[in-house]
Amino acid sequence: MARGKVQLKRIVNPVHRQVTFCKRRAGLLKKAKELSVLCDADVGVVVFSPQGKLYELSTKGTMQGLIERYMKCTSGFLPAESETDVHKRLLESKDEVNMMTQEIKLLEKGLCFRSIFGGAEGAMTLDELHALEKHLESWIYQIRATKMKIMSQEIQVLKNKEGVLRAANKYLQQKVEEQCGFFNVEPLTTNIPYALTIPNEIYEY
Amino acid sequence: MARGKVQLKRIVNPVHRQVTFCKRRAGLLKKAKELSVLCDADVGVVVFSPQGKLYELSTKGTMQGLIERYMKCTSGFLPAESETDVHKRLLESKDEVNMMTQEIKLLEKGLCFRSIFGGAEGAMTLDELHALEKHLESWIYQIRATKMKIMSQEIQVLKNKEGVLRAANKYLQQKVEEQCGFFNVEPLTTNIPYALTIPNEIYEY
DNA sequence: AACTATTTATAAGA
DNA sequence: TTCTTATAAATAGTT
Repeated sequence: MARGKVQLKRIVNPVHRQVTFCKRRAGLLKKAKELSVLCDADVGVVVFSPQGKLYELSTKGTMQGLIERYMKCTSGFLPAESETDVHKRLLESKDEVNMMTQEIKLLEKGLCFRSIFGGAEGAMTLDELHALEKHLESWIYQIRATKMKIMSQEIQVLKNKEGVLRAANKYLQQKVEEQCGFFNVEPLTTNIPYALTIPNEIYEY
Repeated sequence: MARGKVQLKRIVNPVHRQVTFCKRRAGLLKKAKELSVLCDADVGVVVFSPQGKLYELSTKGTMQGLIERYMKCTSGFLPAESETDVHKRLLESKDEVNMMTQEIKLLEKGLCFRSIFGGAEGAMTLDELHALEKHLESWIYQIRATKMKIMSQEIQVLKNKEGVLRAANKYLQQKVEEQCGFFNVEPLTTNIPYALTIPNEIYEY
């Protein structure tokens, strides 16, 4: 550049090198900014000094945004499990969670909408209606499960009562036969024509 | 620059702008390379043309590596977070996703489709799916109706048996009291603590 | 950090 | 695009 042509190799003198680093770094960032402004380009520059200090410039959005844009353009790499990838996957997971939360919120909202405002579901989109249908199905499913549980309990109670009554019956019959042998009592419970057991699978759903 | 001072604003003439973009882009990358060589710095440059085309330069390792190094330096967007923490949060996110997936799966429990008709519903037309849905709906309805009927019958049977046993019990107790008055028998059935009736609405669906 | 002699980059034209 | 060239800009070496 001036007062001497530059040799394209590492400047040996540390002081010279440091000075040149400052000057040229400033020049590089200036050029980058100019390119961006003049040509409407999106430019990002990162510079690490030999000591590891970072200097950066991103002309439009943030460097983060620029890096993401770069990622999208160069989706041809997927090395092992870099920290970048971990961060990316973390962000993706968060996105997923947010979307699912949205979906569930939507389902719940749609549900309230319908049950409260009755026929107003005409304003809902097809997707919303579909989501609502699914939600409603699970709701009905829960109600049926509860009903089944109650009925099963009722059946159990009745079976228990049957057992108690049978025992009482047997006991009384014994007493009658023992102490009043002349009085012949038919075992009344043998007349019941129904099957007493039902396969348990019926109560599953 | 030459033959005219440059205005630091977007070049309006598209041809001029494109030419300038080419020239200055080359210049910028050259400067970046020089800075890296002369001063032993690690430099990365990315340039997006207005049309979205990407031009890049990373003087030492790959751009990936440079980006990762940048990430480590600018941990400001994930303040003081160790890699372990990141992994932990990633796992937590995954757990959350899994739980939400479970919930949504439950919501979509109407999918007997899969188990019965294999995963092939993707190839089905809308009409076919609609027909299938109707068919399945009536099928489920029939199954539920049958189950409900069976359970109601079971309950009725048990109630009848209860009645019969109560009658037998009462009869036998009378006999015992009449003919063996000295023998005091407790009415065993009064100890049953359960409610004997359940509102019939439960059995509707 | 400022200066300045030169080199380098590049705008305009071809 | 590329080449040319006049000139602006950058900067190496000096102070």
